[in-house]
Amino acid sequence: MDVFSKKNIRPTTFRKEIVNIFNAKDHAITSKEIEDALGKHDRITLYRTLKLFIENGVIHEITLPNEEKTYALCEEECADGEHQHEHLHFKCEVCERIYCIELPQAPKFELENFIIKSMEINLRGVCDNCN
Amino acid sequence: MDVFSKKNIRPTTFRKEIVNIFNAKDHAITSKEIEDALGKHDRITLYRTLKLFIENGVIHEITLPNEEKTYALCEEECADGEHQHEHLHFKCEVCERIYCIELPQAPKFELENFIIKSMEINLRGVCDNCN
DNA sequence: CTATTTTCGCAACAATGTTGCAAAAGTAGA
DNA sequence: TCTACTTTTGCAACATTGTTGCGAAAATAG
Repeated sequence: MDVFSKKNIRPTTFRKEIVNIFNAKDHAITSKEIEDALGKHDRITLYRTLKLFIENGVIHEITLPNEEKTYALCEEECADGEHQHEHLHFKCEVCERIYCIELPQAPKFELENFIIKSMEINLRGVCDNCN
Repeated sequence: MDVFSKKNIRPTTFRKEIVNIFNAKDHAITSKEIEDALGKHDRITLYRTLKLFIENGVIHEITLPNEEKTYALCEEECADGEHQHEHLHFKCEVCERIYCIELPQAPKFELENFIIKSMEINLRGVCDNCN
């Protein structure tokens, strides 16, 4: 069962190409990188596709202060905009790449009288490859 | 000693106004909110001021997926772009505000062969006020 | 108070993202 | 497979957000 049936979206040529581009990388990518990989340019359809993919839990958006937005494939259990990530994002200062790293267990935060529904952890430093 | 001498920038009328706007709020604000509070419009000078404030550790930028960027005052020990936050960011789904919350101690993450230099934690849910 | 440096505000530009709409592609049923 | 219908694509035009250059104004040092 592929990502399209799983996430309940139509497998058009364009969308399959985008998924392939994501699969070819082991780190999060910017929309510019996707455009370059596409060769031909269609920013509009790309934006719409990214939006759809985010809404349907195919990819997630990673935003770090002072960085371009990046996108990465989601875990299988993400669906319909309900992202269930137990992972963190790591930005390497050397190779400048952003990686999604799975955690053995999610850290717990307790805040008196607050209801915590989701969590996002972003780290900066030097990755294992560059260290 | 005020924030300007502390962070080593000139206390112009415009900059003092911006700091006052931040002081009047207990949550992070967007550049649009600042513009509204200013009354008159000068996007350009505002952008330059925000950039300067971030570089000199007066404010920090908060970026959450699918949200407008917001800005909030830094702790005193931040300086020259070296942000030393032991706090987390909390986005309330009800009042839609983003709060900076100090943690008694920063959580530690250990990743084999990675060097972790800084950390950012963003939570979503319902804040104590709205709960 | 004057000379010098920094900041401001305007114009023009650049990058990023959105909307409407007609044509093309994809889908379902006979 | 063919036809009717729905969804997606690609173009144009627009909206928003952020940047750069430069002369005028403000801030600072002597």
